Amino acid sequence: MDEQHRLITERLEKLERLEELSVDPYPYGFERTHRLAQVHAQGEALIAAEQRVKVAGRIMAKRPHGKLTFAHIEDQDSRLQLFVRKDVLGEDPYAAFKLFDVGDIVGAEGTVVLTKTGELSVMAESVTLLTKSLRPLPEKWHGLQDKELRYRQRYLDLIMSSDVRATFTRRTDVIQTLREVLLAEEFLEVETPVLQPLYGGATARPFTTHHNALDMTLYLRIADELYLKRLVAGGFERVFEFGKDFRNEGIDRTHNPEFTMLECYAAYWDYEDVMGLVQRMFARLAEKFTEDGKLTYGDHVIDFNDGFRRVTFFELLQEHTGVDFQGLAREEVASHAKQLGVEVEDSMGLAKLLDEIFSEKVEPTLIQPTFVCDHPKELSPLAKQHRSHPHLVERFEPFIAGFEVGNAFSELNDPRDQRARFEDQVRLAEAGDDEAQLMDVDYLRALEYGMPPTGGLGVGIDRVAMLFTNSHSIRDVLFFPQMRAEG
RNA sequence: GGGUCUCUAGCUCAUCAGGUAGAGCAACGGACUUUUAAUCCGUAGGUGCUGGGUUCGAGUCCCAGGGGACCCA
Repeated sequence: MDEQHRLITERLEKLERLEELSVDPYPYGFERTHRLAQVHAQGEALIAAEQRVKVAGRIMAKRPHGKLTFAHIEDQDSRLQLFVRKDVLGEDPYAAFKLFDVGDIVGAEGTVVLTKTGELSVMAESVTLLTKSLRPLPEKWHGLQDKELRYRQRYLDLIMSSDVRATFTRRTDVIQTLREVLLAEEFLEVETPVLQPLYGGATARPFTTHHNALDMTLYLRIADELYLKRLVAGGFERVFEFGKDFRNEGIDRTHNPEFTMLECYAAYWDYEDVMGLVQRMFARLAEKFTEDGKLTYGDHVIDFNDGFRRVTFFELLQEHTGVDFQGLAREEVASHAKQLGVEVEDSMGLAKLLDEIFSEKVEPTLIQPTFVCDHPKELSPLAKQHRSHPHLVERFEPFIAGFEVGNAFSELNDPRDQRARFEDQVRLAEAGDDEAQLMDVDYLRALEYGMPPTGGLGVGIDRVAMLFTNSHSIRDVLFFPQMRAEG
């Protein structure tokens, strides 16, 4: 019998002894009067009133001293000491209490007191077992350190670390804040299909699945874009969706195969209007989650007080390489790329080359909030041609701390141009680009009925959550990051 | 895809140079009516990720495989 078995067996034996003492190890509920944080907040008043409280939580520490025991219980957001005395609790209940383990979930009723050392505590008149725990918790001082275990058994990570709980609470607060900004501007929250007969809206490889009854191939969406824009064509003027997207690609500190995206679209807006929205979103986030508009992220201090710097794609390339790439032919760009030490493959088109150079030479430098604007047309098959530069599109990407947190454009709504762009993509696909976008004739049909001029935005929620929780890896803001099958 | 590191008790970590694996916490038994990483006495707990190889002898060296982390592309 292995060690794990022995420790579990011991706890099962205690559970049986408790049942012999008529203690139900898994009762149905507990009427709590105060969360632990409330006890702390109202401490003095509760003591003065000699008020009885009923609190609940998981036993995280137990210090028995013969006829008295100190224990700490922890609930979602706070921790409190229980002061358990045999002469207060009674002989039999104290005997039962001795069988409670660290890890068990209990309720306690009693008055709020200060101990001799001044610690706010509940002087327990009764302690009720609410859930018997069968597995021992990790070491109380170091907690759970093993990252693999933390990701695979997130429940245990959450039990052991209030910081981890706070990170995930913050993630939800970030999402809620963005939702509030959009609702306040009269956007409608909607839902569109995750299972799609054609994938589109981004350059990425999809997950493929099959619907049995319909006997058809379906894809997990890589973006919401084309469906949300159908809704704008349908007359919903401002829509947004928080949704999971799925991309069948590698995993690293900013990529997980499933991730959360916010997309929103506003009729009668162009990309300048969308810039305004992004400014308002981050101003609100900074206001809510920083003291003074300055956010510490790793070694950086991100200053949101002046909003986003606005600069074009080609200006940035020139700034960081000394080369003006505008108007250069593919071969010239390729030779510059080689000189700059950027890996070049024959299959790369002009746009792809520029994108590579940009990723390598420019992106890591974009620490302070920056809008990268006016990308080459070939990189953006769903964005509207720039009103004064035919080779560019009206597009911008907000960058913070060296990574892209979103993507936005004046949406292409000319069905003739959109058809031509899809055809270009199809040619790329035929040439072997497995990320090229697919011709979507139903989407073209929607554009033919007419989609108003529209500004659109996608925001990588996990990355924003990383920023505002100072998390180095996307895995630290996903409850259950993708892992290989357990060895 | 490439490189570096890592996997030892439930957890956190040791084991210098190859010689039958240790500590703390947790657990178990005992003492203890103001502790808070409680203390004190005692006990138990290990396929050393897996599989090969070298060796008289491998947790340790070598090879292959698996999980994980970090960095690079």
